[in-house]
Amino acid sequence: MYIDIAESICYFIFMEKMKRTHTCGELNASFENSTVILNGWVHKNRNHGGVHFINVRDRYGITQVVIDEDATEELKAKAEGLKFEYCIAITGVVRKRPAEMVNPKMSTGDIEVKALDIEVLNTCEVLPFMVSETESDAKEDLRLKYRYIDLRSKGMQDRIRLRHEVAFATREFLIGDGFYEIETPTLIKATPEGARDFVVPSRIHPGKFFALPQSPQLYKQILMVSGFDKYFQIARCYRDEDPRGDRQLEFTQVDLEMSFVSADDVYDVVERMMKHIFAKTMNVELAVPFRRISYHQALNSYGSDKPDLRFGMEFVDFDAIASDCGFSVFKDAVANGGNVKAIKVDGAAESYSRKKITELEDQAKIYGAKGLAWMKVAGGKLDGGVSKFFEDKQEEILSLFDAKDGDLLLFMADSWKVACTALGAVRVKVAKDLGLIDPMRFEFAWINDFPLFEWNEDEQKWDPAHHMFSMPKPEFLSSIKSNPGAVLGDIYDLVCNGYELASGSIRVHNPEIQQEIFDVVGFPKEEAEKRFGFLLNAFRYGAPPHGGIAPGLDRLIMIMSARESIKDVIAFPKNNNASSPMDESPAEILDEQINELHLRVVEEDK
RNA sequence: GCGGGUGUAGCGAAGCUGGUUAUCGCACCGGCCUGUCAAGCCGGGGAUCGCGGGUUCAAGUCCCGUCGCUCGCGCCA
Repeated sequence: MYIDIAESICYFIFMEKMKRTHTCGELNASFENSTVILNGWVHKNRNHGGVHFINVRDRYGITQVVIDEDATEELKAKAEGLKFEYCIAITGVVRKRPAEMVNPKMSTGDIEVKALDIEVLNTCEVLPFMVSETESDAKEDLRLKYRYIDLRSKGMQDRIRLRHEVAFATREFLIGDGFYEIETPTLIKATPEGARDFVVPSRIHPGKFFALPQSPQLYKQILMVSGFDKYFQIARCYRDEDPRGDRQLEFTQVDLEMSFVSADDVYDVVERMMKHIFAKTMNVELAVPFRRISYHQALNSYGSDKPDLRFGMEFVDFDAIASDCGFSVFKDAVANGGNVKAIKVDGAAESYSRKKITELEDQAKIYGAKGLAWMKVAGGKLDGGVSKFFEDKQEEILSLFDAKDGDLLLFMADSWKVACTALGAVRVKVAKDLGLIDPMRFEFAWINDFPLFEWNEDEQKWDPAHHMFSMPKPEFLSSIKSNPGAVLGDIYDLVCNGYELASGSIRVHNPEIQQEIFDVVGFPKEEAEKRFGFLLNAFRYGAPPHGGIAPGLDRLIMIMSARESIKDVIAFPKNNNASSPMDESPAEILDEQINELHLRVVEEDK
């Protein structure tokens, strides 16, 4: 590249002259009469004719610069020429604002900088959207296309800073607790289970491919075999699945693994780590230990394996009354081995018209429910909806729910799982509708006792519910093959505010148990050897008992900053269509590259 | 793959049952203004109403198709 020497020298001299002495967030009355230089962006520009104000912004804050009436015409003209987001250097003198002009909303509101000189470091074209004081109101796709501008907004700056601080606090805690930070490869062997792999073709090995890791799972287990008994890594993971509000193609996990531990040891480390992170970065004191809820109980009481515990509305079991009632939908559900689950919504009878209840029903139907039954309580009696079927059971029902006038009762009858999950979705929608959720509360819980296997209806076989390397709980070791459906795994999730924040387990380190698990899910020995023989091999050389967990960093920051999209806490996320509007990836590659990688692109028929 | 929502100037929105020249705020351009901090005042430019068909005397508005985005379901061990 051609470099203009003279220009470089000029630039050097210039930067020496205009280099900032202070940031835009640090000046206050104690700097009175200091001559300072600020570097930053034109945030606001207000010309009152005689007097002219410029708000200069950098990542530390905003400082008001004043061009007084007595300024030179040249300086006034320079100020007049400034537009939004010009990058500028200001030389000036700090002065206290007159008492009535102090701005308490600004950290630098006690002072202003009287400009002596203004230098434009770079101009800025007309913006596609304004840099927001808080959060941009532009559509997300546009924000992603011009991410560099969006990232200037206060909200994004705050979250990126929080993310940095959380990552630092995480390292600080884990290293302090004796963990080693160890990197693992990102070009690895594809694994058959789980999510779809992102795949990388090999130039050197025609027809062969690397995969990007869905997580460092196998490598961290091998590190245990190597004796690094406390490992962690802030690891990028890749899964080629459709994105969601809380899911991206690439995401970051605080991956950790320990040897010679039980689940309780893992809980303890993670609880202390979360406590440290929240105290350090948000000044929030988390109550530990976190409560523990079994998978079955979570589903049975909240209709989710990641329940939002910031509000109540626990499910009420309605089977006893339903099994002997005149409402055939309820009666049949129980008779057919299903369940009737219900919730009471305090004082919500008014808020929920038939139309609003239909909205709840629609929500339930997304999760496979066939309908949603309801009753209201009025005048000490059941009213409306399906209440006519329960006239003879009024007292029983009112006392079961401890219901009072104005309460709304919602019922879901179906198979246990559908009744629970569908009513769980309704529970969350009701809480959102009624504003029962405090966004700045953090309700953590451990969900454990997950089943090790789940029955695959389509293929009529057992699938691993988590992954194939999770240990059964000790009491099920002898019945893995005889009664797979009943086996609970030593598997645990950390949930918070309705999100799965982390997932982990105690791992299988014993070849016989591993083989039994492979047998149950019908995974042939040869296939196992081929796919992760390296792990099974490693286990033959004195593998220690071990276990671990992997909190999702993106989701953690999302929860901490009370956002509902993971995109809001990632500097350069992909959009919902799994592409990046800013750099326009993914993109086609050159024919030379395709050839070199021994690939051929097949046009898909429409 | 499926469902909900949405698409109107650079940005955010309004536009009811079809009916003059498509409206408002911010931004942009010109002018005025001595204390603002969402500055204010006057004036101006800027829109093939996502795209393609159709119905109609007449379509931003109704119908069909299609595309983008977004939220969710499936999927994500």
